[in-house]
Amino acid sequence: MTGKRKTTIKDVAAAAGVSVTTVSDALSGKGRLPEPTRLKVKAVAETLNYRPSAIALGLREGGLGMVGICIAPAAGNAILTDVGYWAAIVTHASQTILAQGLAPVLLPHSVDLIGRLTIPLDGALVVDPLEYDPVLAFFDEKKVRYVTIGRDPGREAALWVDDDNRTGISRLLERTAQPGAALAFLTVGPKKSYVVDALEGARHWASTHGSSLKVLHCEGLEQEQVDRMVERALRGGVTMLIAQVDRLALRVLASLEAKGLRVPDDVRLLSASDGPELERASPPISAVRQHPDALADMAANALLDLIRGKADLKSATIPMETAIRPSAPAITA
Amino acid sequence: MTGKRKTTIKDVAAAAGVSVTTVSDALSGKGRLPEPTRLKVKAVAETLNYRPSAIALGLREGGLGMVGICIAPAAGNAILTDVGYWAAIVTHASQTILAQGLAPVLLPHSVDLIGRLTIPLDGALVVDPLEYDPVLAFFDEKKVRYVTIGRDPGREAALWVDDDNRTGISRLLERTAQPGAALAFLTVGPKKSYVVDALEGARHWASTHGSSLKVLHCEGLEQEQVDRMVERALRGGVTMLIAQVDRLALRVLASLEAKGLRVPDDVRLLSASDGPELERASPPISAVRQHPDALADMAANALLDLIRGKADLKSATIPMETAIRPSAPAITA
DNA sequence: CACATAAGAAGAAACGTTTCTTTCATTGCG
DNA sequence: CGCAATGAAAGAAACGTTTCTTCTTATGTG
Repeated sequence: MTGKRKTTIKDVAAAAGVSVTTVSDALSGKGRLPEPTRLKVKAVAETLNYRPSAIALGLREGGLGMVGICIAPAAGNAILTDVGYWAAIVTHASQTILAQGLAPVLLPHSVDLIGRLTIPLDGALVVDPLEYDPVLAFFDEKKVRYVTIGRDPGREAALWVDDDNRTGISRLLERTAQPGAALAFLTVGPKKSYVVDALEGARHWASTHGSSLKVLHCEGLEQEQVDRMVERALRGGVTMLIAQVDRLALRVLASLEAKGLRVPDDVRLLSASDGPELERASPPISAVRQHPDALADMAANALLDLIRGKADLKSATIPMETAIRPSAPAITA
Repeated sequence: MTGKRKTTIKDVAAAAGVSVTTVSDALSGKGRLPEPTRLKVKAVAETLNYRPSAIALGLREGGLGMVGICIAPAAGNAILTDVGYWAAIVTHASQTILAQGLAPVLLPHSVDLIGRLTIPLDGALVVDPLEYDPVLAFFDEKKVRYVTIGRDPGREAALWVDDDNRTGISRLLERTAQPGAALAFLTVGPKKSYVVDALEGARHWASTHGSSLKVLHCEGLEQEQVDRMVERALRGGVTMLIAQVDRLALRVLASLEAKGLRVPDDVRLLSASDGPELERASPPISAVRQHPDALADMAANALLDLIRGKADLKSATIPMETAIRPSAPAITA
């Protein structure tokens, strides 16, 4: 911890009339120095406001203890749209990292910008990587170790932690969907592993319960795009919509309302990720709950282990709970 | 940008059968080397996956380009309560910092933890410092330059940017309060400069408009604490309540509702800081609007200027807008 | 008194770069 | 043919530490 200073150990040595070795020893308590010398050197150092250079220390020790936190853009776009989830991850990861004496550095999801940085990273946490994520490729090339929250669907996964989206969504369907119901899974934005997994869970449930499953995609979260997608989804008697993400679920709800459809009477609605707004919607929307806090803690700890060279690290999933709300009440089997 | 590697320039030199100087020159494009040599060295470096050590570079250049972002705890407690405001500040500050090629490091508001970090900070941004903020004192001692968003009310301010809370609140009163109305200003949590300023603005308005102004404080945001504070405030015919912060305003509203008081008919309610929930409350609550985005940008830029040794830097305020909502509609003068 | 030992302090290497200076060999011109 | 100029590459210093090694001087013991 040092700012831009200029008092070096040499200055102290000169001022105290001793060698740098003596200064170093005096300050660190090592070596065999008579107490008077030690005290005098300390006093001089104090007077000169001397602080050892963190960089020089880093050079010697071979590292500064910095870990990056990089969040891939969410559906829609910016970081700010997912505030709650994002903030939970950032705060928890940071706390874990700081508690271990390392420093969390906020990284943009841009190889260009990251590449321009001249800081030595001991490792990085990548949140919700994209398919063929360029940042991951960059880290591979630069030999920066990383752990991801979620996986890059287009790459042999290294070390990751994730919610168990597959089981989560199929459990939610189990409780809210009639066997044989016609389902549609609505996705938005770039492909992420949690969507892939949730989709797989939905597919599995559908195939084992005699249900059909349509999959639809739109690029952004503009209401008109969502309207069109919902329009398409409803063609052919779909009775249960599954939105990939909370914000999409809200748009879908608006869409249905605009079309004069009642939820859940005419169509049921589910979200594959939860959020505070879902509870407050009317009707409140059923969803699968993520665990950003636990995910961040686990991921940060795994990364720290990885950095420290611990062997036998394993990727892991966290089981998800379901929040059953009026948009898709529990079925009475 | 480098991970933990081991291939050094010496390895490359040895492998290529040249000196380190030659490697350095070949890679940087400097010096006068024949193209074949340059190419060969580059090839070897490539093969060995050589990356220059960021730390060594930092040692030479005298800095790594890292700036800390430190957020003082808000009323209530954790970072997570103020997500929107906090996230806006962090993202904007980070973007500005990254755009200049520096790296934003997330710092906890704890001298203990910060002190344990062994990273060289070129500067820091401190958001909403507390009175006699220990982190600021720490930075002073360590000679780390900083810029604050808001000021430490207990200290000669260095360089800061802030919303113009004083003018903001008095303008809001001007439009929503009857001259002579009995006001109460409700505060919560640690003393921060925006409260001091808002309070001053309210005092000023009150004293120039024949109004009385009670000031009340409570420690936390528990509903019972707030209830008691509101109780005390209302004794003596107060007709206009001003809450220091959006979350407090919501609690106060709940309090009033529980007491069977109607807003704005029985009591008017104002908030000295805005938030999305204020709009959605019933009735929606009038407030002064902050500018976390602009604040963060300005603060980050000021810090960067400070780091680069630019002279004549000045603290600055941003004018605030008022959002007039049903909890305290505009008066008809 | 001489020699071994220990204390006290300084020297030097190493961490990984870049850059300034030096060395050596080759070429060209008078 | 000799010397200057140039090209190519190596050497060395510097950035700020720590730590291992060496040196000097004083103390103690036989």
